[in-house]
Order: sequence, then C-alpha cells, then structure tokens
Amino acid sequence: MTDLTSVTAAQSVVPARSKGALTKAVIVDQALKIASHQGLEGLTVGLLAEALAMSKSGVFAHFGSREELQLAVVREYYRRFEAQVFQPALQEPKGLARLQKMINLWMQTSIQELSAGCIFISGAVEFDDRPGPVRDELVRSVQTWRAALKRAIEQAVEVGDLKKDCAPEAMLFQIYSYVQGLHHDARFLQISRSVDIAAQSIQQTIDQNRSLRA
Amino acid sequence: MTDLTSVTAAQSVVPARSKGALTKAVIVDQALKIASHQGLEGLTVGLLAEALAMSKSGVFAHFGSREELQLAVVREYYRRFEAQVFQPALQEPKGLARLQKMINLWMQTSIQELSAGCIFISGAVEFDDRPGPVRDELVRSVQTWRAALKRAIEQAVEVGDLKKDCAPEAMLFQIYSYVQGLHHDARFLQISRSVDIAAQSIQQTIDQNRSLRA
DNA sequence: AAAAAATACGAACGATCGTGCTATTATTAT
DNA sequence: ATAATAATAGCACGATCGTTCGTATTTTTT
Repeated sequence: MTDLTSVTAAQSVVPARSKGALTKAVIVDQALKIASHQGLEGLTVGLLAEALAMSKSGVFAHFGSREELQLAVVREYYRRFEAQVFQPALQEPKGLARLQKMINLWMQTSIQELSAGCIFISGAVEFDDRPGPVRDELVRSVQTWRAALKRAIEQAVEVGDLKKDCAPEAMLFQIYSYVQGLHHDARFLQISRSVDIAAQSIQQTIDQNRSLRA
Repeated sequence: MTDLTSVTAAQSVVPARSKGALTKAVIVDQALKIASHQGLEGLTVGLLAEALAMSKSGVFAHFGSREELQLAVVREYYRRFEAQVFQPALQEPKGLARLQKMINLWMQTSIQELSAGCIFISGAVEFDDRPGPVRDELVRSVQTWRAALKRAIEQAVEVGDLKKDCAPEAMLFQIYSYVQGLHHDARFLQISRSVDIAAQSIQQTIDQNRSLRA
C-alpha cells in the first residue's frame, strides 16, 4: 500500500472517517493515473493492485465489479474537473469574464495533463460504440460541462459582451473541437507549438463573436 | 469463410493471384470493420476468426503476430483513404478548388463512416501513450494526410485564392479539429446536427482566409 | 478488554488472450 | 497425374482477464 500521508487528493474532500473509505480513495487516485495513460479499457484490476502493492481481491472488494471501478474513476475525474475548472469560474461576474475564466482554467488544466491525458476525450473514443453505464456516465459528465460552457456563452450574449447573432452552439463546437485538437496534436503528433495555436484559435473564435460596443 | 464473390474491396486493387493473398485481403477487410467499432486494441484474433468462420490459427498464420495484423489494418485504411479522398482531389487545379475538393471528400467519407468510426482518430487516442510500430504507422499516415492538406493550403495562397497573411498551420489545426469534433459530437454525444455545424465552421475558417480580390 | 464488523489476502475458477506446434487439406507447378 | 507447396485446422501452452470464496487480520464498536 502506498503511503497514505502522501496522498492529498484522497483527504481533501472528506475527513475520511473509516479506513476503508480512505484506502478506496487511494485506490481511485491510482486508478485515475492508470486510466489517464492506458485508458479506461486499459485499466485492469491486476495492474492496479500491482501499482498499489495490494492483492487483486483486496482491490476488487472495494468495488464489486470492474465496471464499478471504472465508474468510480469517471466520477472522481468529474469531481476534480468541477472543482478545478467550473467552480472557480463562478466567482467571475456573468458575461465574457466568466466565459474567459472557464476557458482559461480549462486550457490550464488541459496543458497540465497533456503528459497523461483527459479521460473525457479518451473515454469518448473508447466508449462511443460501447453502450452501458460507463458510457452513460461519461456522456452525462461531458454534457454537463458543455451545458455549463453554453450557458456562459448565452449569458455573455445577454449581458452584451457577445453579439446577439452569435450562435452559441457553433461557438461551443469550435471551442470544444480546439481542445480536442490540442490533445491530439500535442499528445499524438507531439507538436509542441499546438498549445499556442489552440489558444490563438480559441481567442479568434471569441473575437469573432465579440460585441462591437467597446 | 465468407463468400469471396461478395468482397469487392479485396479484389479491386490487385488481380489477387494466389488464393492466400485473396483470403488475406478478406481477413483485412473484416479486421477493418471490427477495428472501426472496437478500436485497434479491441481487434482480437479470436473475434476476427469467429467473424470469418475460420480457425484462430488459420487467421493468425497470415500475419505472424497480432501487431502485424494491426499494421495491415492501418495500411489498408490509409490506402483506401488515399484512393477515396486524396487522389480524386488532385484532378482539381491547384488552389482553393483543390483544397475544397479535399475537404469535401474528407467530410463525405467522414459522414459515411460516422456509424463505424475513423481509425486515424480512434487510433490517435489509443496509441498516443503506446510506443511501437503501430503508433509509428498511425503517425506516419496522419502526418502524410496533414502534409497534403497543408500543401493544398499553401498552394491556394500562392495562387492568390487565400490571403498572403493566412497562417497555414492555424488553418490546418482548425479544420482538423473540426473533423475530430464532428466525430466526437456525432458518435459519442449523438448530436445529429453536428454535421451541419462542422461544415459551417470549416467554411467559416476558409472564408476568413479567403483573398479579397474576387 | 471482548465482541462484532470491516478489511485484506491467497488460492482458485473459467474464459480469453497471443502464439506455437503438427497434421491434414487444398492449391499450384511440374 | 504427380510432386511440391501453400493454406488451414486442431490442439495445447502460459499468461492474464474478471470474479468468487474461505480465512486471517485489522479496525471499530460495545
């Protein structure tokens, strides 16, 4: 078992009452790291147990099934995403400021995890043809985040920061596509300047829809 | 074994001398279908043999290793992509016409395979963290296609169809990202109107870089 | 401190993975 | 037609997969 004192992510949210809940958090934390590299399908109970220096059955008992383990990973990833990207942006006032903050935090998080990988993006490819609870949970997570982004765009229109004839769906599509493109170019093609190109493209999309009264 | 007379893809390129080469083409054709749905990592010898009503060892003997099977699939996919998208576009004159033709054929192919999936896109996610010959072959294929796209953009600048200060790399990033976004939204999120949004976004990018003298 | 409950381990299961071998069949060349 | 060759099947291997079960240990409650 890994040193519990070194695991910050597990304790940060909950006082971690029982020992079982604590080690479960440690397991999920490690599972998250593995899934980031090998994908949710590459996340295996044996591999996870080995990385934790635990027995397979010991790890397994915390979830009851592999699918439940994958679900735990998706939920935890979403929880962290919400805490790091979505909630901090709510402090900004409605409008372009909040939208920009959301995008900036998102890009910041994306760049940090470029060496690992976003399981929303990899999961979308892995499960686009694989029905089941894991796919459903992934879709729900992504839809929630996209709905938040779209809402921020619409509010920026209401406030007058963005043009009234701006199409929020198209804007959302373009921005989300650029983040996917960033992951693709940086991780797969190893193009280092793709961070700048992506940021510039996003800014371009925003500028095109910016209200003229400024 | 599946009925050979029904397989058009296998015969189309080569007279198919020996029987072995013909059945190999049939195998690759089936493997391509499986890989489109399950991914290259989900492509398994047993599954492939079952789909072909052949024995595992019979299928296996044609490749010698699973990796070689995956490589055969990637090469075949690239071959078809080149024949369907790249080469027909070369008949158009250099400039915006050729670029538009490349993009149109690409979109057309993408829409056709939305129910299955593009193995360049799924493969990029599956192998972005998995070094080896398969990853190398995937990167080579994608880079070749992107180089062709970029070249078409540059020629459109030279001919005067696109603005001189147009950044080909940024354009390439945006267009490629949109096709990725199309796959994501249509296949994973099941958003049916994403075809229109993607097409419109691509056109927008082109229009922004279009030369004013027209 | 004792009793109860939670947690982890070890071993084993059936299934499937990729991959060899050997024999038999089907194709090609003589 | 016969010999040489290529293609396929059958079987088995070690490894790994997810999962189950019984037991030992640790933690929590009384």
